[in-house]
Amino acid sequence: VSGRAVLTLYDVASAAGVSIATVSRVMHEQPGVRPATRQRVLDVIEELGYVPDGAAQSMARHRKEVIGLVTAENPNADLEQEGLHYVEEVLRGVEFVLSRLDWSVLFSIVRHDVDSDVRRQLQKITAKVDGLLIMDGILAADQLERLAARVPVVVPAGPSQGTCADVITVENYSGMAVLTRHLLKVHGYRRLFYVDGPPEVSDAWERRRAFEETVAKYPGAAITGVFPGGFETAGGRQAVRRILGSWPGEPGPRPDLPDVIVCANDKMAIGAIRELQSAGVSIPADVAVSGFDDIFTGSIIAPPLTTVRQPTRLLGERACTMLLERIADPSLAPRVVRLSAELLIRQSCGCPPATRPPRSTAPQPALVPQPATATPPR
Amino acid sequence: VSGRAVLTLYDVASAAGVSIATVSRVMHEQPGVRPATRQRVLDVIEELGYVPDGAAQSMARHRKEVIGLVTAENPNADLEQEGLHYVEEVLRGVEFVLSRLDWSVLFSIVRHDVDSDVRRQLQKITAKVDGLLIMDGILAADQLERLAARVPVVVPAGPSQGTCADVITVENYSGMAVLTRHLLKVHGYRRLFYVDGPPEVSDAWERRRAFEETVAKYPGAAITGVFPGGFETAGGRQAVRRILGSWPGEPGPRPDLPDVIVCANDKMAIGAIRELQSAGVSIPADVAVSGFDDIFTGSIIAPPLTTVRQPTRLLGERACTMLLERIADPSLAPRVVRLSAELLIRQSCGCPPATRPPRSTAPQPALVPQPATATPPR
DNA sequence: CTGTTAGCGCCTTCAC
DNA sequence: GTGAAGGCGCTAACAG
Repeated sequence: VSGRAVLTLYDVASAAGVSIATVSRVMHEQPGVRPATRQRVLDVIEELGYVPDGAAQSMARHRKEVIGLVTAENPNADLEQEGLHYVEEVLRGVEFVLSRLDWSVLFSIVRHDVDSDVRRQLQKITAKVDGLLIMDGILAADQLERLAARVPVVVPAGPSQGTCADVITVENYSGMAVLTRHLLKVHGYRRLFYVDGPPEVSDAWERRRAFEETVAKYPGAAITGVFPGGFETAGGRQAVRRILGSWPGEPGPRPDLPDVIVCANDKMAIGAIRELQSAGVSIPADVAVSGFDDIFTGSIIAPPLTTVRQPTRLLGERACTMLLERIADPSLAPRVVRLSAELLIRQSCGCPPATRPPRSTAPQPALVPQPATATPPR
Repeated sequence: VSGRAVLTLYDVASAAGVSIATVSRVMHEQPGVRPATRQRVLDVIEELGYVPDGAAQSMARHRKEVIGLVTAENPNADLEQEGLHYVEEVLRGVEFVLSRLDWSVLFSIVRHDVDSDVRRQLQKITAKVDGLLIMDGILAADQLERLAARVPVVVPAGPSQGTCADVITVENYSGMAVLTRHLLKVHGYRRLFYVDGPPEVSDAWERRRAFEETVAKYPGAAITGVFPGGFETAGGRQAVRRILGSWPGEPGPRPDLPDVIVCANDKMAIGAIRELQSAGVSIPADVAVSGFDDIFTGSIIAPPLTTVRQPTRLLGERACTMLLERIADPSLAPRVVRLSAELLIRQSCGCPPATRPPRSTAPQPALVPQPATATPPR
C-alpha cells in the first residue's frame, strides 16, 4: 500500500541484477536467456508485482492494441431501459474477438448536447486507439470519409452503399421482405399497416423500403397506413391509438382494423401489442403483429412475437475482424459485408405454437459475400 | 488515403514554421501565443488532420485518462439475451462520468475458460489504465487486496464488508426487507416461497438473508420452500414446476400453493410467471410473484411485476467518481458506499393498478452515507 | 512570445 | 547470453 511510485523495467532489472534488456526478454518469453537468469527475473517480477506501462509499450511498438467503439447518444434512450441494448450486443461481439488477442475495446458515447462538439470527442478517442468502429448515423458521409483517410474505420450497421469506409451491415431488406412475404402468402393478409422507424437511421428506411416493395408486388394487398413510430415502445402505442381512433373499447362497431400491424422493430411491436390488449383487441385473432430485432421481451410476451432476428453480436465480431484486417493493412480497398437476418416465426403473426423446440440452436447465420480472409495483426 | 505515415508534432511544426512547443501550446489552448501564430498553427492542424498520439501524451504526463471496467463471463449468459444487461448499465454510468472529463473506459470481460489465466488478462488491462473497476466475484479477497495495493481499484456491487478496496454497493438488504414487509403487512401473506440466486454472488445472499430475517420476525409467517434458481429465467420456471409438482394443470385438486413466490431477481420472476400462466394459475389471484432489479420486461409483462429497483447506472457513476478520487489521491482510506434501492409496486404482488402516473420521475435515489467529496483529477 | 532540451518507460538493434 | 544506447511522440521546464 506504500510503494506508490510505479515500478519500471529499471527497478526490476536492478533488483534482479540484470539489464533492462534481459527483463524485457523475459517478459516477452523471448529466447536467449539462460534458464537460471530467467527464473531469477521471474521471481523478482512476481515479488514486486511489476506490470509494464502500456503507454510506453504502445509508443515503442507503434501499436496501442486498443480499438474504439463509438456510438451516439439516443436522446430518447434514457426513458427506455432497453436503450442501448443493440450497441451493447455489438460491444460484446467486439470484446470477444479482441480478448483473445489481448487487445481491448474503448467504449464511447458521443453526445450532441455537450458544449464540446462531436469532432473534439472523436479526436480524444482517436488518440487512444489503433482503429475505430463508428456506428451508423454519427458522422455525415463526407466527415466519415475524411476520418477514414487518416485512421482505420469500420461502420457497423452502416448504409449498404455509398461509403468509402468499410461497412458491415445486416440484411434489413431481405429480412423484412421475407417476413412480409410470410404475412402475405402464408396468412393471406391483405390490409397491412406499417409502423416506421426514425428517418435518419438507415436500418429503418431499408426495412420500410423492403416492406413497401414487397407489398407492391402482391395484387390485392394494400398498405392501409404508415405511422412514424421512432423505434420506441411509445411509438407502437401511438400507432395503435391512431388506428383505433376514438373507439371506446366497448362492444359495438369497431373501427376497421388492418389484418396485420408490421413494426420496424420489436420495441414498437411490443408497445402496439400492449395497447391493443388494453383496448380489448385480441392478437392475432383480430389483428396480427410483427416486429424486427428479436429482443428478449418479445420472446416472453403473450403472444410471443414473430420477428426477424439480427445477428447483432456477430455483427460486432465481424466488424472487429474487418477493422483488425484494415489495421494490419491500411491499403485494403473498402469492403461492404452483409449478414443475413433470419425470420423467427412465433405466434403474434397468427402461426400456431411450434411443437418442435422453440428456438433453433443452429450455427451462426452465414456471411453473405464471403470476403477474403486476411490475417489479423499479431 | 495515401499519407499513411502518421503525423507528429514535428510535421505540424515545420509546416507552420514554428517549434513543437508552440504547436503543443496551441493544442492545449495555453496562453502565450500570438493570435496570428495560433491561427496559422490551427490552420495547419486542420489541413493536415493532425491528431496527437495518446500513448506519447500518456507517457509524458503520467496519466492515461483511461479507466478499466472488468467483468466476468457468466457461462449461462449466452443463452439468455438479457445476459450482461446489468454490467452494461453500470458501463453507461461510468462512461457518462468519464466522457465529460475526456477520459475513456476500457471494457473487458475476463473468461475462465481461456487458457490464459485471469491474472494475465488483468495484467494486460492494468497496463492500459489509470485505475480499475472490478465487478464483484472475479477476484478472491486476497487477490483483490494485492491488486488494490498496486493500482487504484473500486469494486462495484461488492460485498458490503471485509474488503480493503473501495466498495460501492446497492442496499440489497434493505430493498428486499422493505419488499418482504410489504408482502407481509399490506397483503398479509403468510406462506412464502423463495427463489434464490447463485451462492457465489453477494447480491444473492444479501437478498436472501434480508428475506429470511424479515419473515422470521413475523409470527405466523413461514417460508414454505427455497429453490436455487441461479438468476436465469429457467430457474424461475423450474421453481414453479417444483411447486406445482405433478399437477396436470386441469380442474381438480391443486397442490398447495404458497401465497407468494419471492424471486431474487426479475428474470426468475418472469420465468415463474410464464410457467404459472401456462399451467393456468392466475397471478396474483392464486399466487403473487415478486422480483428484484426492475428490468424492462418486468414492466411490460402482464401482470406488471412488483420489484425493487436498483440504481444500477448510478452505481456506475458513483463507482467511477470514487475511482477518480482515488486516482487523484491514492492514500485515501478505503471507503464503502451504499446506494438505496426503491420498492416498485406494480400488480404482480396483488396491488391494484396505480391511478397516478405509473412511474415517478423523482430524482436519483440518495447516497446513504454521503462521502467527503474529494476533487477528481484534472 | 517562442524555441531548446531533457526526460517519460519500453523495445530493439548492435556490440561485447 | 547479456548489456549499452538510440528512439518512439509528447510535455514541461528553462532559456532566449
